Amino acid sequence: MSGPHLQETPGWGTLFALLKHNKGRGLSMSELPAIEKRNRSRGGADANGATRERNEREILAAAERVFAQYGYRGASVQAIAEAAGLPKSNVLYYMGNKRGLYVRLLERMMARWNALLDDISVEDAPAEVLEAFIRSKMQLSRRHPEGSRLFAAEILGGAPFLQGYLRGELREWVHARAKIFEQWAERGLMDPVDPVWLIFLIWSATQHYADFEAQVLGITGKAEISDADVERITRFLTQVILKGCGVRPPGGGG
Amino acid sequence: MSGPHLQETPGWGTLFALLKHNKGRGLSMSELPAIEKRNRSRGGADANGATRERNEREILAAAERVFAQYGYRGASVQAIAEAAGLPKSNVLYYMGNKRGLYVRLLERMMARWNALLDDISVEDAPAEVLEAFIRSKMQLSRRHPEGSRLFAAEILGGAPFLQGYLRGELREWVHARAKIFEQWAERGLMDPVDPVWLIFLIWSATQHYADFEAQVLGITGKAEISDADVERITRFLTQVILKGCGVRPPGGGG
DNA sequence: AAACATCCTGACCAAATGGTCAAGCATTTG
DNA sequence: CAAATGCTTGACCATTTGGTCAGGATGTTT
Repeated sequence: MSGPHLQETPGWGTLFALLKHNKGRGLSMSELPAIEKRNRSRGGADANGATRERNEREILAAAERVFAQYGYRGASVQAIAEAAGLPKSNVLYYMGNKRGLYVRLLERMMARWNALLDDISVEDAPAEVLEAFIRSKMQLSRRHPEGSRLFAAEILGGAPFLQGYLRGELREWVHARAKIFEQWAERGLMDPVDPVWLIFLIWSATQHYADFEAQVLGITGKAEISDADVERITRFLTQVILKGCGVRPPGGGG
Repeated sequence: MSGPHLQETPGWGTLFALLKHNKGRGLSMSELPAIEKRNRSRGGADANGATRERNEREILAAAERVFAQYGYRGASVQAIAEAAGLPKSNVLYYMGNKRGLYVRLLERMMARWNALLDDISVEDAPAEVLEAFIRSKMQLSRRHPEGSRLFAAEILGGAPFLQGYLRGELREWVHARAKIFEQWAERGLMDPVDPVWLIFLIWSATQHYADFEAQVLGITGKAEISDADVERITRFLTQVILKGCGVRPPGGGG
């Protein structure tokens, strides 16, 4: 029943509205290289907004690291500021407050996720789609490990900021793809496994290498996960999962 | 490197020594029902230690919830105390300090994990062992979701307290079992997949239902994961993973 | 130059943080 | 009874927390 004494569950309005607003564009504001040439600029130091852009990028990157490591409550604005090499006041000048900063990072990560596997149909080859799913998900975790961990920490804590997203957009996303998997099964292209659990299986297996990187490194004894490792893991997962679902590997031409 | 400004990485001595000490017993101190009848009791209210036992249990349970939800830094002693229905001073009276409390919880979880799949040999049937692994791991996550999330949060944050454990005991555990998987492959009992990645795959897939419970519930629209769901998921994972590794399902009698 | 706009940041604040301590309470043992 | 031991807890402390604000710096436009 909600954290004792502590309590998040902030204005869903904020994030949800923004997510809705961003839907389909596949990009969050913060990623646009130069939104509109800074219209309405009648003066000011660095009036074209290059400074803002640079600092915001720096702050977002630092915040992603810190939030990923310590979670929302555990992260302090001070720590983020130091990671970004700026005074705390400056961080708050750009981001308003801690919550806004956090929300913005979540949005950015959701946007990245939304771009994934956006257009598949029953007509596609299961093997190719599944492999593409596994591969792109691995790449996402690989390219944005901190964002991936940030997301994981948010969910771990009961998704106080993302519940709306989970029960809304993401749910639609999953069910749409689940339906396709089901139709494949009906056509005999794969075993009749529960498609939602299959998605969770892929999700968790790929997510693992970002979220539990410390564990993977500790156990394998490596200092870091290399590109070659990622490729091997991708192939391993593809092979096992496809075979496990009764899907013939790609390249066989259908 | 390392969190800016923040910094954990506490005395490894503490946890590591205790883990070593507990090794093989499969139980942490805190779980023993009544260690030794409280010898050396020459007075005091509740001199047999029943009060202590009750309160510690309560505190540990509450702390597990709070730490799991907010992470080490994000959790406050005050919040734990409120969750346990005790004044903060009382919590500190029993647990000494925040770190000690946290370490104790980690130990308890490691002990539970250590008991898993403790004695397998090459002679066992792969299908049965793998199914037992998946099943008991699912049960562990099911029975101790907070502990499971606590562990996950610790790893997510870079395992500041558990690095020694990961590079030590757990690594041995994994490699010992990996070797057996390899021998099975050599004997043609399963495909020659990388055994460590197979263990990670099982780990992540089973862990998912505890750690990402919020996501699973949000997407499936359920209010909770039922026992029947757990059973179905277990079967699903067993089926897909065994088939995916070229292991014939159990019951076939070898 | 004046007006304007953006950027920068130290000083400051109330609240929360982890932790200490002393004083009191309860009970068993001598 | 008194001593000893364990339990309880409010008061207190230094530090950190998220956040505000005023004042200044730096530049552009008119």
